[in-house]
Amino acid sequence: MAPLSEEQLIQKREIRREQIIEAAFKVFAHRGLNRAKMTMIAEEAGLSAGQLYRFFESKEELFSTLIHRAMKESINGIESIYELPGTPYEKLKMFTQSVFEDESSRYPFMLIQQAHTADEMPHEVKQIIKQFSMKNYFEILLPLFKEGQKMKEFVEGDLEELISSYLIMFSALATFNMPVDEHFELPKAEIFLRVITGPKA
Amino acid sequence: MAPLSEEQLIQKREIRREQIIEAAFKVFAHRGLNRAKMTMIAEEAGLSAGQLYRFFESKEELFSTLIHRAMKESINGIESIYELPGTPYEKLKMFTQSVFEDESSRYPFMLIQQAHTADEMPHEVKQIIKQFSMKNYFEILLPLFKEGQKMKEFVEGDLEELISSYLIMFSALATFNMPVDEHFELPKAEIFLRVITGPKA
Amino acid sequence: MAPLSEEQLIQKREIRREQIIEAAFKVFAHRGLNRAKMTMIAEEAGLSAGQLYRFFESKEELFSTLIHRAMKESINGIESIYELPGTPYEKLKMFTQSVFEDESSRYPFMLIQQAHTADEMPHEVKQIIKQFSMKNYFEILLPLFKEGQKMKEFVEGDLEELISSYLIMFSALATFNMPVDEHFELPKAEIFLRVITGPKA
Amino acid sequence: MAPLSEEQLIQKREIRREQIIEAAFKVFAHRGLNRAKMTMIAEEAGLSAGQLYRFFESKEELFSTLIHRAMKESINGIESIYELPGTPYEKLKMFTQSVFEDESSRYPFMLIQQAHTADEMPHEVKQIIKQFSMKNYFEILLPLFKEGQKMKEFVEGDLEELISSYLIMFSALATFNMPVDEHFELPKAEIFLRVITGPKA
DNA sequence: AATGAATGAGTATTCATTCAT
DNA sequence: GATGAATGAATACTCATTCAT
Repeated sequence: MAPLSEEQLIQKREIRREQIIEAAFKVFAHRGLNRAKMTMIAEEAGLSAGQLYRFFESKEELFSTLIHRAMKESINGIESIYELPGTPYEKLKMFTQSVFEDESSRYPFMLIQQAHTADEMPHEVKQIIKQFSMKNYFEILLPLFKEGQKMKEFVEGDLEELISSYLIMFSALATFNMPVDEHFELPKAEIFLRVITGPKA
Repeated sequence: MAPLSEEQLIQKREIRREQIIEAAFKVFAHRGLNRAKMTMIAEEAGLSAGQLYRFFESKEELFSTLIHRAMKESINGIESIYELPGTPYEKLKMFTQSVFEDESSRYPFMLIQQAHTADEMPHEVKQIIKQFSMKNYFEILLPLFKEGQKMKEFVEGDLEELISSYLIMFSALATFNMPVDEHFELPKAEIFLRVITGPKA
Repeated sequence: MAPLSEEQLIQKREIRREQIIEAAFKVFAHRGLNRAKMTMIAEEAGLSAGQLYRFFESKEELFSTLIHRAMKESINGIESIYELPGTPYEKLKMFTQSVFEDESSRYPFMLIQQAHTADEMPHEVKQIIKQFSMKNYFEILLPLFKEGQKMKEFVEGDLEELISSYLIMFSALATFNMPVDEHFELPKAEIFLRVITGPKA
Repeated sequence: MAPLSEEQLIQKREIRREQIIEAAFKVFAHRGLNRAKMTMIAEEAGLSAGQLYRFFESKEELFSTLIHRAMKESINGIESIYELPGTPYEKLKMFTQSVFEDESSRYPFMLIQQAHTADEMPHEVKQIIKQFSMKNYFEILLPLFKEGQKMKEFVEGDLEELISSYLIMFSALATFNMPVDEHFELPKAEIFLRVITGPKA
């Protein structure tokens, strides 16, 4: 008989799987589908490459799984902005700051960016990515920005353009693959958000 | 064939070389060292892959050459800001705008960014890249930003942080590998520059 | 300029391709999709494994191509029976004999058999094979066997069963992967064909 | 647990071993040494792959064991023909028929056939297989066929050739790995045996 | 000079086998 | 004794690079 109960085994396996996903997130986020090697992911997860295949059928399936998760997480992350306390500006600042300060919270955005850029994507991923796009984020932020404008916290003017600008800049910064260099640090959220608050902030 | 003078031959060769460099710039900028294939560069330059080796010893040497050039060009590009007419803000805006609007002017920045993340870089390149970093840009922009602050065009406060913030955000945007999507467009320079002009602009 | 005219190149390439196909036919026929190694095929064709990929996208595509060809050739081979001289029995004997005597003429049948047996077939091959089956051969031989019975050359009785029996036995023998052993030789066609001619032959 | 006597333990182990052999017989017969996976055999036998190694040192040893057994069984099977009732023809028919009708009785022949074509066979097995060949069957059948000819049940002529033809055709049919297709069925023994009975049957 | 052909080193993947639990 | 986990060797495939023509 197996020394561990079935439940224990399943749980252990689930933990393993999560370790792999986390490791893969990091490696894929930084290197993309191509330059990420299965051995790198395995090493990062603390096991051998062969083991990865007990959890995922292929590198592509692993990547695909991560993309799905990245989309969910990025959406959830942005949606969670409404649960933060304070005014729209305070919410946006806190959200932005938290992403800028914690690399792992940027992985989902980095991964999606990698998927957009690469050409040799699994067909499935191509499909998902296509439908996805930045529109989703846009919709989510719309109410927040409206409120922000109404409260005069945000600069007046074309609302769509404002959100788009924020999103592009946020994306560019969140996915910026910085060299490990003391001089490279994401800007403070307050500074970045002048884009939104404009002359009044 | 009509015999060409030696000079003509050299010139012809030089033109060829430039074609290759231009093609390689584009391909490397978009795909990075790894994902760029020699055949892609050759095709873009309108010749066979074998020919590339008459001009460059290896893919790495080619990349290396481009990096050197990219550094020069990016420096020159930023330095040229002082030749632009108008106030510091107007200069900065014009410069920023021109880069945001013309993809090929972003290649040098993209390439340097690619070099940061690539792995099997010739040791030499690694060194250069390391020393280079963003500091150079910083030095160049220092006088402009000082003047901008003095004239109250730029926001007050920590000058270093301001320049760094501008540079990071500029870099992130200039090297952002955008999906071909109607909703993805770099922001207008005016909007982006609110970061610099702050509450007063 | 290339030293060979384009036409010459194309022709040369075509010859190469045929060499590969021939080599692959042999190796796949004997070993099946799995046990056939690309290096074996390459060696048999007199080139390196890498070269195979300039002609075929993958092992599977190569196999697929061969299956298509095998089906055509096996059909054509059987249809050609009507062009042989003599009575139905003489035709059938000559055909059977020629297949039994020349290994390479059995490759198409062996290949199709391999495709039937294997499980890990490219999806496309599965489809083709499914529709194919032995029915095709059956239809082709029907007139010959009818005539053979009418002429009293062939044994009387259930015509369908007679053809099926011939086909199964023919297939089994044609695809029999014999050890290289002096004692293993396909039977003489006359002997085998007693199945068809029965008590009267 | 109730303590089992040593004898009981040995017996239990023996049963296990037989289960494995039976399972391996089936899997190897259909898929051959290479395409048969240890996990498949384990699953068919209802245990884990690791367990197989408590009974057999390696896949090759397992295969080797089966080959030995297959040889014995095939010999025994053919020898048993003399215990069947009736004339030589009746004996041969009954034997042939029983093999054609019961797949598992064909496993030994299939396995030997697989061994012929497999490559990385333990050297030992290669030797055995080589010496074995079809000659053994030949010797066994010799008296039967002699008697058959004497009784005019079998066709006249070269006795060796007649036996060889029977054996090759029998082997080819017995080892024919048929697709699961309604149109594929081994022929009736009577039809097949016309090869032996010839014009007189 | 210029091209297509050829090679070999590197990576994804599978699976027999070993081993910790 | 028995299982799931772990490893490493083998093989398909890609692509920088070299070279014959």
